Amino acid sequence: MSTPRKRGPKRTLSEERVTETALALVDREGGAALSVRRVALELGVRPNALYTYVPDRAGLERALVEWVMLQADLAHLDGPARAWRSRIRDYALALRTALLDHPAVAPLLMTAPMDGPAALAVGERLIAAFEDAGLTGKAPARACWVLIVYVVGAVALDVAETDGTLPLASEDDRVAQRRERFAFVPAEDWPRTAASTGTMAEWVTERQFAWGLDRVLAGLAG
Amino acid sequence: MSTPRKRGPKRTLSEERVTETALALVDREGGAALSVRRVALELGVRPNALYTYVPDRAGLERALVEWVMLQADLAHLDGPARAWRSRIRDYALALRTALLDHPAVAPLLMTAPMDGPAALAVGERLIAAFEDAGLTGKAPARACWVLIVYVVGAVALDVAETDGTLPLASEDDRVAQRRERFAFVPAEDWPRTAASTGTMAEWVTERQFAWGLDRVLAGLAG
DNA sequence: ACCTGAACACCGTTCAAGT
DNA sequence: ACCTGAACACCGTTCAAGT
Repeated sequence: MSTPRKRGPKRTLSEERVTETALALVDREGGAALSVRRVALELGVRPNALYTYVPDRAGLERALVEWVMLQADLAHLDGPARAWRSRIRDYALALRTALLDHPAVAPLLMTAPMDGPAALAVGERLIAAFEDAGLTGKAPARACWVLIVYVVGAVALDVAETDGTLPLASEDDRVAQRRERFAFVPAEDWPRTAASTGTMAEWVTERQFAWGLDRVLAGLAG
Repeated sequence: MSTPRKRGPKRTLSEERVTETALALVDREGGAALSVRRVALELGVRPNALYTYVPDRAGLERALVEWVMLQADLAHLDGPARAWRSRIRDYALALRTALLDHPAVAPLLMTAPMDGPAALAVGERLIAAFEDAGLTGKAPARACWVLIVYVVGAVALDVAETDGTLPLASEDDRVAQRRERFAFVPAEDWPRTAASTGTMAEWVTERQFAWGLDRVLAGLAG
């Protein structure tokens, strides 16, 4: 099938190629398909060849996180001080979209420390936006943390609901899936849960995300 | 070492034994140590014997999540309507504590759908508490979701910072670890981040968690 | 420096066979 | 019904050896 590769220095790969191949793989087949060996196979190379470009599996995952975080345009956080709310709101929505575009990467955000350059850049700009909102002292950095927790946590819970099916189903389909799952909650035991089935089915929607985002922002910088 | 076990129906195990053995294992050696084979070894049984008590690895993980969620006493959510804020606050703090007591389980919460009986019970009581806070219509269920996102997301990010070291280090030690990591952020590139090093080191503390919790609650039911 | 070949110590899961 | 034995198709990672 493939002509057996000779040895020697080829430099056929690069960290970018490895990362993008891994991303395409998980986008196509889901997070469970991610493995050093699988990415190597995709690149037509032996498994251990990847260790020239990536320290280990964890490093590969970190690269994926960095790549996806960079897709959310930080320019959303620019603008006049008085527009701080819409600046943060727009960026949060953009970050959510970027993560949902690559759902297999979302869980990786919650599994490794967020200390890459991309995360630092987000933190820096977000703190500035909260300063524009009038927060002082420790409050801007603390508010930044709360916002990240909300965005990343919301996406991770969303993806967890409907993993295995990749690429992620449409919002409507995911709502339908959740509705079906909650249809069997017995109303005697969990009356409020049963009554809220429709609302809980919407937990995966942008509308619900935006609702929560607005409340969180109101609490942080009313 | 161990006398080779005969075949035949023994019923030496139970789902509880399997779950508790797995929990003890991850508490002792961290989440990376969790495997069907490892738990079987711990129980003195062949790997495939576990499939009598647990459907698969995912089922084992779900059992761990259920077990840990049940450790947070739902009675915190009881009380007079006017005390809704402290009821929710106390429960959120208890859930955080339960999760941090078994840090390896926290990531599993964000990886699988939260639709077990324990999660349903939490949702039901939490919705009731938000109704006591004066929310009506879809708002109680939506607020419930936001609160769960905050608590679970905050703990998952906390654990992600300092995984590998298990049992989880003390709060003071984790703060020191974070401070050390951020000490090298160059102030020219990230002035606000560098200036906030102290505050960001506190992201793993109960104080920071409670600060955010109070803001989130204020936004949800000010 | 970069890649291969081979190996090590693991995985989850299935299935026939014994009791 | 419950467990073993054996097997299958995978993992991440290391290391000596070739170019």
